[in-house]
Amino acid sequence: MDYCCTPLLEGEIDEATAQDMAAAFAALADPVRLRIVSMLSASPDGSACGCDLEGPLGLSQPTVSHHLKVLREAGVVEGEKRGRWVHYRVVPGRLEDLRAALSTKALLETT
Amino acid sequence: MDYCCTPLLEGEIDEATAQDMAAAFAALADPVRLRIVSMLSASPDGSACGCDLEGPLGLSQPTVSHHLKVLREAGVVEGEKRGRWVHYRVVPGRLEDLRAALSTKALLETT
DNA sequence: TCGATGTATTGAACTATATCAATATATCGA
DNA sequence: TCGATATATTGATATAGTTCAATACATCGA
Repeated sequence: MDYCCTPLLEGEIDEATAQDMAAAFAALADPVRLRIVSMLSASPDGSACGCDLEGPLGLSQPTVSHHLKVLREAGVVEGEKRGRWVHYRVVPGRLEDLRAALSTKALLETT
Repeated sequence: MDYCCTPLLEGEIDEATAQDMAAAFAALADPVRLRIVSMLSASPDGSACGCDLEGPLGLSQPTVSHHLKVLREAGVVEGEKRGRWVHYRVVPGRLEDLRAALSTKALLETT
């Protein structure tokens, strides 16, 4: 075997960590879900119920519910049931954590 | 109609922006690609050729080539051809840009 | 209690993605 | 030139994700 450069294989993330990070980014890797997050963030009180999202997104109620579930399971949003409605909001600090994941030593030490 | 809270719809990102951001995150939403990025970052000179990745990743050459293409098209890595090899490295500043996207006014102003 | 409304789930159709075998292209060394 | 090696592409297959219609569940108001 004939290598083009020095072997690397030191300091990179393991498979399990890669799985975790990928799952988190996958939740944000959809334009509808990004819009939901931004709509929640941009609302006056930082929250909204599903019924407020369907119209602006132009999607059916089950589809919006599906995306909210994906965001919930990824820990990006959380829902609080109040009577008939579920008030969704972005989990405080969660996006900051994802940002931090992009600046771990393993991922950013490029020089 | 009977709304559960004040209408939001001000300040959220538009469809086009959502598409762009989603594409960037989609490139990172895969454990194999995250490992590739970390391996490139962790290597002594910040670069590696495809042949150095196949073994550690345990994937075939075409599969690795496919993932490198996805990362290239997303602007996350870039390749420089040197003879038989293509030296890949993380595009400087690209991950920082993605981090910044997670802290835009529209996405983080939750209060 | 009963109808209306908000939310969640199920099932199906469609699309996108990941993976590999086979093949093609390019470059180096003998 | 010819064989070996690194990379890219094509085609096929399997899996995962998006979307909606239909349905179920929960809660409020009359």
